[in-house]
Amino acid sequence: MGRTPCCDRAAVKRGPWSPEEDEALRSYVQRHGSGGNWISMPKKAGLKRCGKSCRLRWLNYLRPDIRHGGFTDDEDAVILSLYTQLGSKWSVIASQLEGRTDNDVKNYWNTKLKKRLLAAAAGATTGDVAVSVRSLPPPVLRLPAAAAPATTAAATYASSLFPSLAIPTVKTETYTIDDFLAPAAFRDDDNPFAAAAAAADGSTTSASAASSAASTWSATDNGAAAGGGDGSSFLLDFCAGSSGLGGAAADDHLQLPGGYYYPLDPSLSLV
DNA sequence: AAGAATGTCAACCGCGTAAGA
DNA sequence: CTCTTACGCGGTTGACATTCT
Repeated sequence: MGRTPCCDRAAVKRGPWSPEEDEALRSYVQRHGSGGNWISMPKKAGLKRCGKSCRLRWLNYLRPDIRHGGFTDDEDAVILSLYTQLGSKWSVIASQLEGRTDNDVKNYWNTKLKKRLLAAAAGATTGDVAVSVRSLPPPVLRLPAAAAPATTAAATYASSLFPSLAIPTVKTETYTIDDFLAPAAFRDDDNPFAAAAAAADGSTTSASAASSAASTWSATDNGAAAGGGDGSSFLLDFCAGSSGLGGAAADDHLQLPGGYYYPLDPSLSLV
């Protein structure tokens, strides 16, 4: 029992759009709008296309205010910042960038920005920290001015970073750069930071508090993924890294001017 | 020069959900 | 309230372009 198709696939054309089809769609939408019904629109416009296909073509390509390519540094910064906070909410991210579509932003992230981050991470984890700041994407995190999260203050510190710091929730295999940055743990029901902050009593680390308090963030998942095997190394690695403030780079982060840093955990397996 | 590998991006797929009957 | 329909979204695919060997 599959999902009912939105149109008769045998009767509609698929694949790349021809200039004639583009023109037909453009002129129809400019004259009449979509009519509030993309499903019936193709027929009215004389197109043998699925309504969804028409909608996509208009929104992602034919709209007059669309810009393609040539992402600026400012746009990079917005994308990274919002991705770090929201995850893959491409439509939301695109809405903050004039003339950009969710598809464009998504493609740009997957093909360019993510790779730049990986390259930066690889350079730092191999000790090659001579990577220029200009070549990096905008910083992911900004530390509090007086960050001093050793152990006792770790939980408070971790909660102060929330929601900027991204911690994977349930994982059994290797992490990707997406896991590294995407805030999968933002939902209250599986957010280890919220649990850590609540459980912190000054004698435990945020990681152990989080691990014990967040059922979906088990020691097994955490330890196995972090490679440390102690079940609490992941968050500790992040927190410990901040104690190296002032240095150009630590094992687990790359320090940048202005209090920014990239969290780089060499024990993570970036794939 | 040619084939392989990799990158890019337009388009498709199918799910979640809002709206209306 | 339930069901149907259409929209919007995120993930994925595949064709074409580019780079590498």
